[in-house]
Amino acid sequence: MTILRSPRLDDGTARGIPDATVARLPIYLRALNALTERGVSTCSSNELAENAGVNPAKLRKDLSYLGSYGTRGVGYDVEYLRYQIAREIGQTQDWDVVIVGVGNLGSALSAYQGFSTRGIRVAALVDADPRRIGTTISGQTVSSLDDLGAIVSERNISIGIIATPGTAAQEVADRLVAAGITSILNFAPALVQVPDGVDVRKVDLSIELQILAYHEQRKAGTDKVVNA
Amino acid sequence: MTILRSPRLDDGTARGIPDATVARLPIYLRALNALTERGVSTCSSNELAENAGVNPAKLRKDLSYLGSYGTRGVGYDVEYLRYQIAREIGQTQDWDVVIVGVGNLGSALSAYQGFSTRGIRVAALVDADPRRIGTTISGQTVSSLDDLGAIVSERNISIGIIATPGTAAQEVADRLVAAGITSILNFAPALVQVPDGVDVRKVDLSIELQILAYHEQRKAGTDKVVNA
DNA sequence: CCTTGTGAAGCTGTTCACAGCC
DNA sequence: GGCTGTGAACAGCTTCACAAGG
Repeated sequence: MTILRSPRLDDGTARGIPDATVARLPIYLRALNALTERGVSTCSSNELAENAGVNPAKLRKDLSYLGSYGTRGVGYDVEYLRYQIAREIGQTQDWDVVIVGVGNLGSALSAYQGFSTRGIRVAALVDADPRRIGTTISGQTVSSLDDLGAIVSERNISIGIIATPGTAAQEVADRLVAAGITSILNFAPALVQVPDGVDVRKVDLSIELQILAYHEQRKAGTDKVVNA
Repeated sequence: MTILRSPRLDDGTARGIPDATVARLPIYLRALNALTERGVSTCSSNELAENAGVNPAKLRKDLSYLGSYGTRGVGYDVEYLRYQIAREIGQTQDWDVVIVGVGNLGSALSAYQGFSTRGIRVAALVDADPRRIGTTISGQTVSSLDDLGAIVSERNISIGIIATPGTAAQEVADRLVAAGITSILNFAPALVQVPDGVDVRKVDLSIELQILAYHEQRKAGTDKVVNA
């Protein structure tokens, strides 16, 4: 039997949620947390969609992949829906991550406040530079890249963050994979190749700005035409 | 006349390039730079696609939105194509950006090596905290958020980066817009509302990890079934 | 009456496969 | 012969509009 990327499997459980939906579930979770803090206990798809910055129909379709957690004519129970989404995206447990590279970016990430409330725990910092190994950053001792395997298996870490220069990215990725890591978030401006079964997501700081620059250029160019 | 989002306008110039393509052009640029450094002066779509990590057909279609810059039976001239893409995405000039918030993340961004070679120049740093104002970070003096208007118009800045906590994000966005900024890169974990004509892109560090965590959870759950 | 959940339509993006051209 | 450029088929995502149901 081949497993297809279909919304539902034959056992009836909602599975194979579309990528675009998965990427928005954390946003909904954040919006629901904000509503809880404001003391709101029930909300409509309109309200929640507004708080999340999406179209209400899209929100309802997204939620429909998880199950039927709303009540027609009423809306959604904030706490109940929050729990269901949290469970779906694995937010009922904490996820330990290892950061490779404690330069400016790696250090900033290790101190980032936003992780802990989202179920992310920075469990280890490693670097290849001997001058950094042994130093303390955000209360954690920096270990050697050579100890990666031991650290990953010891602490049961499955997610790694690459925060090195681009030139080191592939080598670091190889080491992460060898250490047993199966999900990588890559901040280095370089393409990394990994075997099947390992997920890589890439965040490229320059590219985001370059995209904005493209639109700026277009605005500047069309001003003459549009504001005629 | 209404301006539609069509690949070509009637004047024949290639305009209205699809968003997905725009997002990849900087990647192609990077791949071309890498080829130049290796002394490669001509390449096929296969070669370039491999370096960029995309399907060759997609690469060719992307490039076709810019014009016909290849030679059938031969391939692309690396330097020529590099220039054409650079021109298209506004990379022939440098873009000045202002970073708002010089906490860990803002400081890391101000020191980020990857910007300068991609036509991005961090021209100013501002913060609301009086203890930070006047300090020097990466060779730049931190100014007051209150001076944003003067700084932006004086240095002709059109792109702003929000690197503050989520609670300050909307206020900062409002100030950026008031100062004349028309493109914003938002690192704060919060939705910001801006008027029409202002572009916002969002980079959410937690969400990227949450997406990876979701896939990790799925891998863990299906292991039992798949490895039966 | 109100709001969810969802088929169906429409749109955007990707991939195929081949005509066109060097 | 070989590689580009592109129409056409395909796949995925978004939006609409309404039936279903509290």
